[in-house]
Amino acid sequence: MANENSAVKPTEAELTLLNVLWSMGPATVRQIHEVVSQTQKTGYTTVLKILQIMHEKALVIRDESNRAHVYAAANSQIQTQSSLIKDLIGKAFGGSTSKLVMRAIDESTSEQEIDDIRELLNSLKK
Amino acid sequence: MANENSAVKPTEAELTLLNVLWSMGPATVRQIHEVVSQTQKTGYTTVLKILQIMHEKALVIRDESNRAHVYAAANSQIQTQSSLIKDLIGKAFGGSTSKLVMRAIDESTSEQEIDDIRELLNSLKK
DNA sequence: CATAAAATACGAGTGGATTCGTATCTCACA
DNA sequence: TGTGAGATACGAATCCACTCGTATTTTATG
Repeated sequence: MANENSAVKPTEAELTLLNVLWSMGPATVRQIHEVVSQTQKTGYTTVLKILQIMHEKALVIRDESNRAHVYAAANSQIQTQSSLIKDLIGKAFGGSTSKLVMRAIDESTSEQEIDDIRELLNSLKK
Repeated sequence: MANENSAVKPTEAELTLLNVLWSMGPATVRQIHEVVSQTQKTGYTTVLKILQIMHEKALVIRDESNRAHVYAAANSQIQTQSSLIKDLIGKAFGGSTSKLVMRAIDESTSEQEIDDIRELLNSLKK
C-alpha cells in the first residue's frame, strides 16, 4: 500500500519554502518571498523559479485560477519529515532507529524535550 | 569550545565511503572499491576521485607512505552522525529533538528498538 | 635497468541546484 | 482601449556532485 509519495526528496532550498507553506498555508510567490527574505537575501524570481521546479516535481500543487498563482505543499509536513528521517536512518545509521535516537539526544537537549520523548514512549502500547 | 569539525557535511556518495571506512578501518582504494562494488556498480577511479575530494575537504586523512595510499575517516562515526542529525533537526524539525524522535518511531520500528530507546532514556538520570 | 602491472593524478562531461536578468503576459482602470 | 504595475515564463550562468577515460607515476622483478 505505498502511496504516490516517497520518491522525491526536497532539496535544502525547497525545504525552506515547504516550511513556509506548512506554517502559512497556501500562499502566493510574493507572500512566500516576503517571509523568506526576512531571513535570507533571496530574490523574488529565485523563489518563483524554485516553486516552479517544485511544481514539476510535484512537491507543491498550485491554483492558477487567479493571476497570482497560489502554491501549497503537496505532502504534509509529517509525511515529509518521516521520509527525511527514514532516509537518514538508512544512510547514516545502518537502519537502526534507536541508534539515531541515541545520537539525537545530547547535552544540549532540554529537560522538557526529554520529558516529551518519555511521554511519547509511555504512550506506545505494546 | 567548537571543534575543528562541523563545517563539512558529507554528500551521499561520500557517506557511503565513510561507512565502509568506519566498518573496515583504514583501507586502500582497492579495498574500499571491492566492498562498495558488491552493492553498487561504481568504477574504481570514481571511488578514487571521491576519496581525493574528501581528502581536500578533510573528511578523510591518508597515509601516502606506501604506493597504495591508505585512507581513514577523519571524524568518528559518532561525530558525523551527530552532525547530520543536528542538521536535520534544524532544517526539518524546527530545532525540536522530540519532534524528530516522534517521527523516527513508527509502526515499522521493532519492539527491540523501542526497548533500546527506553533503556537509553532510563540511563539519562540527572 | 627495462618493463609491465598497478596505483595515482588529471581533466572533461553530465546533470542537478540555485541564482537572477530579461522577456512576456495579464488585467484593473484611467 | 491603451497602459503600466505586477505577475509568470524562460533561459543563461555558476557551482557542485558524480562519473569515468586517459595520462602519468611508481615499483617489484626478471
